[in-house]
Amino acid sequence: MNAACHHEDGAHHGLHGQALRLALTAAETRCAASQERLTLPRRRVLELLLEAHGPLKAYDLIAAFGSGGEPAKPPTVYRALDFLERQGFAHRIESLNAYVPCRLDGRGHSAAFLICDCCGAAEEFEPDLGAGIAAAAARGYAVSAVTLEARGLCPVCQVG
Amino acid sequence: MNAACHHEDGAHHGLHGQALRLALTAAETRCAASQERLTLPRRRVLELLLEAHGPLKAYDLIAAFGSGGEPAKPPTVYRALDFLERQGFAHRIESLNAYVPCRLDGRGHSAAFLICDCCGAAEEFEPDLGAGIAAAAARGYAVSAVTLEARGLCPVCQVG
DNA sequence: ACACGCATGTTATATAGTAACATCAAGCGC
DNA sequence: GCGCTTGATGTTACTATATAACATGCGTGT
Ligand SMILES: [Zn+2]
Ligand SMILES: [Zn+2]
Ligand SMILES: [Zn+2]
Ligand SMILES: [Zn+2]
Repeated sequence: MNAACHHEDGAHHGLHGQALRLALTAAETRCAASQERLTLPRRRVLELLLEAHGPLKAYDLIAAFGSGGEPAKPPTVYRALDFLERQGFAHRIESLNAYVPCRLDGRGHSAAFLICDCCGAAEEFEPDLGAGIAAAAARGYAVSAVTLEARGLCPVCQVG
Repeated sequence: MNAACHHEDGAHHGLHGQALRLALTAAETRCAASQERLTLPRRRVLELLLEAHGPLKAYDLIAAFGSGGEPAKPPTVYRALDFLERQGFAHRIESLNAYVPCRLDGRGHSAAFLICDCCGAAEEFEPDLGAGIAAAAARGYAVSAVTLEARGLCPVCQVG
């Protein structure tokens, strides 16, 4: 969130209550199905990402980790983030050094975001990578992951 | 460059000698045309990027800055990089925290790279952003910059 | 019980990037 | 020339981001 931004927060609403519980249960289920374990720190980090209204920095997660005020140690959170990314539950937004929960029911898709430079909203979308993949193939590259980040102004922030 | 990589370096060859001088002169010319100044630290950082065989980290540039061994202070290099990016002479590769000189005669184009996870090569290409821009437009976003980074294996590293 | 693989806890450190303020140098009106 | 403005640089100190290394715990199979 840009400090100078005077607009309403255009970012995704955080989940809470029943919706949050449902999302976490769904994650549990998906982990069980793939022989992975959604352990306590992993679940906690995912919960924090789902509750948030926008991208969170690693050190925001570290600070918020404990149910009381106690922070986590950095490796705890970074390991959880690695896991969540591997499983497709979360994405790292490289140009922000920040993390979001996957809004597209994850696993194995490419990450693409529209990021508002004013209010900090980061909207995930399903990119059409046809042309990019073709360019890679033409050069003989075997592509395993693609990230696309478009910066600009969201509809709300264009107005003011 | 991955430490475990045993392949030949697939990265771009660095410029040197006459080719390097030509590239720097071209940059001078382009700056003069747009009322910008390619000052000494800016020119030096661009030279280091052009000479390199692949993406350079900011602190590599800081260490290599002095003609003798003396390093630069971080702000010197970061400011130069900001300038070079603004003018389209260089790009930051977000997923590497590293920088490359523009290989497509820069100014105002989107940055797109194929990055080899094995040997560290980073090849710039001109992306077809039609679909991505359309997705942005459909959501009302006004996009000002797009970065696309595809990770995988270059032709050389697929073989071994 | 025992060994194995994987997750976690803990300490310390490495790497990346910026704030703040002083100084300098060019352009410009006078 | 002189004083002003604007942009670039030098310098110090600091903040933010991320990882190495090693010890500990825990479930699973034998
Ligand atoms: Zn996603
Ligand atoms: Zn916005
Ligand atoms: Zn370029
Ligand atoms: Zn390679």
